[in-house]
Amino acid sequence: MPASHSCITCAIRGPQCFCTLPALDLLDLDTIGAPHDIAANQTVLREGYSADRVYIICKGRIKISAASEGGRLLLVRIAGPGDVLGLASILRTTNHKVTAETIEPCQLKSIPRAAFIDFMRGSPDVSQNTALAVAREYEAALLSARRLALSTSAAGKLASALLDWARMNHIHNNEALEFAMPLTHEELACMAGLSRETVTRLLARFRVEGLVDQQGERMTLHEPAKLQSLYC
Amino acid sequence: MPASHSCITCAIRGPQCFCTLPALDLLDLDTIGAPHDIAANQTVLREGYSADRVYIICKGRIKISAASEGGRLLLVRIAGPGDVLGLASILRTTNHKVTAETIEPCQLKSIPRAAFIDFMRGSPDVSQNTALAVAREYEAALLSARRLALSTSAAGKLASALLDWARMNHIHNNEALEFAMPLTHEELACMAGLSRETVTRLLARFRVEGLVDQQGERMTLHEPAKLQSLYC
DNA sequence: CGCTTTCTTGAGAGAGATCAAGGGTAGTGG
DNA sequence: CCACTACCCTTGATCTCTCTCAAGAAAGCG
Repeated sequence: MPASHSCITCAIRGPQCFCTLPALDLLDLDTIGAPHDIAANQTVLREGYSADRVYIICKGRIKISAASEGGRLLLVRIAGPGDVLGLASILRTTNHKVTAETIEPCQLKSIPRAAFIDFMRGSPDVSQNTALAVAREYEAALLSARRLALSTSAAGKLASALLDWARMNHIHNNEALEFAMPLTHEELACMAGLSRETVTRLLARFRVEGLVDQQGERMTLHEPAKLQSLYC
Repeated sequence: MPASHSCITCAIRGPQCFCTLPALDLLDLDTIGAPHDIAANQTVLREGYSADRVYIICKGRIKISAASEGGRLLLVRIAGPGDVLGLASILRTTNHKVTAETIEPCQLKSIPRAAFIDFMRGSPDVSQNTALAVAREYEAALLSARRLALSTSAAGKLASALLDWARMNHIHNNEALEFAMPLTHEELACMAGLSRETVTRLLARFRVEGLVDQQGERMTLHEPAKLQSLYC
């Protein structure tokens, strides 16, 4: 059981990480959370279900999506270490508005609602990080909405999805953007509100036009500006 | 100058209101904010500009939107008394991601970033309300994204826009939903990601089918369930 | 080396955008 | 009181883009 993760010795801190906190708060965090190891392709939160706890992601990536009854899917974002799942629902005491599924083996820390609220109210830093974490979720949702509403063409939507992904995961930024693209065409389609086939066709077109290059999981956007301009 | 609004005597408190706070916090709030009266059709925040203050809405409604270079528009929500503008941007220290325009004469209270952060960190209740306010923004953005991505048909998108609006502004709920609909077809189109003409045509169709009834600004949805089912 | 998952490419149809022209209503000012 | 303007709504015709259906290729995995 490697689930004995300690928040105090944890290495994954960063400006985008909820658990970047003063030592005192980390001690508290360590006591109130229950660690979990979860396999890939498991559902952590299910849309529509009541929210009684939050999950802090310690390791692994988790797909955040919303679905319609008709089976249509919207991929909102991929959450990673330092993100908190279920925050907005806990705060508002509503049902979950999204579904969260692990896409690889993950290490989470679950905290019951009441304990989390106490934890938050007990420290200004925790409060601020909580608000920040929700603000990040907000921005991801807004990006999705923008993409879907403001692009007139399918090309624009896909370009926007790729650029947004690049901004969050870029490795090099020497004019061209290079990054890991683990998403399938199906998943990109769900991000951009397109059909799988259209994504395939557009990526082929982008490749021919020299805008995009893909070797395995490594994707390069050679002319971000040109892609941007498709956004219209 | 009726801009001498006091937070302590202010009547518009509610569960959805940022300024529903203990008396002590209200005293603080009263000292740090500068009241403003603003005419209709004025821009309060402009997308892309840097965020140096938040605005609490005391009176009036404000349109929150995002635009593309091509002039295309997405209407995210209509904010009202008790909402806070620019919160997410202040917290993340990014540029504004949305534009806010008054749609009627408004009374606002502006608070510089530093003062607001101090205010927030100084009280658990303010912190919690801040997080809550951002969570509400998140939910609105998510609703927009859902609507745009998950509805296959234009009818579904419009139905979803109407239902979401109804949920936020309903008056009666005796099977049928009745509410004020001050939005023009153009604005509804921006909410649903459709063209103005399509909105006109669909509303006409809904009227013929007995789903929707409109008398001036008063709109009634007679069969919410049927509208819902269009969502697919 | 079969099996599943993912990608590729083609052909056809339909929904909605766009363009266009006209009508209704409210506000303004002579 | 009436012209005039501005804004919004309505309806029609056309055309294009993307979805859908279909059939197969490629690639990863036990």
